[in-house]
Amino acid sequence: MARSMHVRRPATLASLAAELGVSRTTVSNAYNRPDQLSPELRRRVLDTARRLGYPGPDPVARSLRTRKAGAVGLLLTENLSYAFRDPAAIGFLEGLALACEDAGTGLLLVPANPEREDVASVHRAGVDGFVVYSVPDDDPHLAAVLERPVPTVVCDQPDLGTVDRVGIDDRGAMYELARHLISLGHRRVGVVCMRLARDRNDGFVTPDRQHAAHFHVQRNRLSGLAEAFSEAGVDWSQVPVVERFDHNTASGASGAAQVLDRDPQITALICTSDVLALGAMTEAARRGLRVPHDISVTGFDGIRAGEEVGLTTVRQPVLEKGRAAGKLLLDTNERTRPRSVNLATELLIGKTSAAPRGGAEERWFGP
Amino acid sequence: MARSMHVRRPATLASLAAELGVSRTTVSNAYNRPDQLSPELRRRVLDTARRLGYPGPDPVARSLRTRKAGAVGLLLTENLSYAFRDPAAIGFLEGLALACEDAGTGLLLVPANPEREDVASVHRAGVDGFVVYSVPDDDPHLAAVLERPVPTVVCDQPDLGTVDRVGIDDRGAMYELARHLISLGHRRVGVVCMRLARDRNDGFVTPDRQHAAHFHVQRNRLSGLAEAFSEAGVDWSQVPVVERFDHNTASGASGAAQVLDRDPQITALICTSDVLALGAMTEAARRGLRVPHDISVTGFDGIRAGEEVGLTTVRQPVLEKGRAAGKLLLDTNERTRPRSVNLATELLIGKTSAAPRGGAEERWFGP
DNA sequence: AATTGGTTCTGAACCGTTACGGTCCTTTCA
DNA sequence: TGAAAGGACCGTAACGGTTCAGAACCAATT
Repeated sequence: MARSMHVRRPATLASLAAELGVSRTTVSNAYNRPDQLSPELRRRVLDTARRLGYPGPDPVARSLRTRKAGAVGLLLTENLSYAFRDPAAIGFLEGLALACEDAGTGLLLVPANPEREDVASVHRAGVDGFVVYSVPDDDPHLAAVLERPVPTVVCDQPDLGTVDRVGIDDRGAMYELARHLISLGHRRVGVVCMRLARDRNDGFVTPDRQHAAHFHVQRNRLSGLAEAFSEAGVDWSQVPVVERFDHNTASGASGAAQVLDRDPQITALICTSDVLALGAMTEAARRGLRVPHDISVTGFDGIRAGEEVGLTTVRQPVLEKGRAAGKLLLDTNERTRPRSVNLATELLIGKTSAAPRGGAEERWFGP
Repeated sequence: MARSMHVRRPATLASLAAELGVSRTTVSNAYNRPDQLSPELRRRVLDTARRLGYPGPDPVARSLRTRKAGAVGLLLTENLSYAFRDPAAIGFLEGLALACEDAGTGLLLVPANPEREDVASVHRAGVDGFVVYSVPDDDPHLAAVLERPVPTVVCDQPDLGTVDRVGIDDRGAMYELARHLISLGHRRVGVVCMRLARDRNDGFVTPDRQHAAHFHVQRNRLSGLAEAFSEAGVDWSQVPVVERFDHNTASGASGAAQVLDRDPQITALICTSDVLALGAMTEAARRGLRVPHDISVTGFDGIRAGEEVGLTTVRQPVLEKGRAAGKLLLDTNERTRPRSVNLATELLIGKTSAAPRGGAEERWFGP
């Protein structure tokens, strides 16, 4: 109130030091190393700071000098808001947030609009590292992240060999689920899966597209299915596989409808996520098909809503996955070569899978 | 490969400029203003950058110079991970993320451990503004945010007069809900509410504590109830109000149990959130009480799970709230005086509220 | 009296970039 | 042919801190 009638420019550490007649170092120490100056001086610094409206050291300037941003970036393939719609993504976020919290680090959600090729948001993100969660292999944002000179953990992605990775054995887990259905006697099945690439392709999927899928997770789940059923003598190229771009129950329902329209004889509907499976069950009910008496339905993820209806599925530890990703990233130990972590999954046999009507034996010889 | 055998220090814009024999400005322009230099030179700059492993301008240095962080900070009262458990919070996050996405801005989740008084995370956050979501009035993190010289929007908080605010009319909405119950004939009711302050107090709430509640939202909802029931001739100080620190269905159930143990005669159980209400319904069922025949149960928020069971509640536009907060913060117009936005709510009369057993008339004269 | 040790404070270098206000050279047009 | 316009590039000065090696001072020890 005394010195300057009008604060033309906001106070800085330097101006505060000048006002006090001490060095900038001392002011800095007042905030960061209280033991480096006398209590009286420190108090004087802080008092003057308050009087001048100095809000404390600027975070960005500090980050520049210390080379630490105090935050990790999260890159998602979807619109930022998608993450808050998908139960599995939410679980992942929660785990990651937990790890960040433990480390006192912020979590920066990087806007990565999949529509646009604009990767500026990745370049502008002031972070100490990145977590990349389930983006297509050819996503330009992923490429941009990999060019940044900060540690990175990819999640639900192929092992790049150059950065840490955490995920599950999608292929193995789905293989196991398929074995379960096969042992029940299912041979004529249909599949509803999530998007396989960046382009929208709501419809049947060719074997080519299955192999070339840009989403690691979906590619491997389909591959696990194909392997198991092929071994069981099923010609996988004849199995109806339907893809949906949007991931919600409505997609699950319409996908199931498309499969059932193509082949009403199928005895099991395999979905690559629980959300899709829940939609599929709605569609089955709409058609008067009883689950599992008339048709079996399976999912993947192990979300709460699925649990409540006794969905047969693969439970994956989504929260742990997020936490593991964060731990890996924030682990300050000397980085040797990139680590790769696979978390355990669990086959959950619920009330939505059973032997096909007519019994397993009856179908044992037919295709 | 030619010039330097070993890259001792990572390339910077300056070193790149030196290598090329051009000014730093030119290199900067190559990235930020392509029109400011010839295409050939720009290509040469970018090629050399690639060769030297220069990853492009450092985001933090850029932020320092431009005075823009490209991110907004979100402060939550709870552990970061809490936000991903509560449906209303998730909706808010989604809306906020949407607004950020539109603006191409990042969203930084600031770790604010409510246990510790450590506000360093607020000081360290490199952001262009803050959104504060439902923290107690006396939260030190909130105070720290308000000291930062950046625009701030508070949400579900009292109007501070100094910063923008968005919220709903909690008191009015709850008053209306109370009127609904009163008109049905309910006079003997119980309440289960969320935490009222930073300290854990799982149990009955004195009128004093109700008035002094540090959570604006809870304080106003209770106040709306008290007003309506007092007007209807009910002595509010005698109404059992139970508080729960944790916000989940288990709390709702145990809270309901505590209320019912105290007064088994109540005809309606009013919960200040849907999550609590769902728990309360579980507890009612456990006791063999049919809803709404034996007891009415109401919530607040309008979450999906409540909708599915036909919960009588107040629907509030959580997503819109988040979006509005983001819009307010990112609105670059000249800031005049702080704005205050109230979003509309809607009383949703579902299947969990009905006239008390014995009819309204019978009770019309008694307390 | 000289040395030692500890505390408190300082000076200067550095972090990597962009804003600002030029200069210089070439082209265009009356 | 000279003036004006425009394109391409540059130099300097911040941006707001942190860090580290000392300097200055004082008390205690040798």
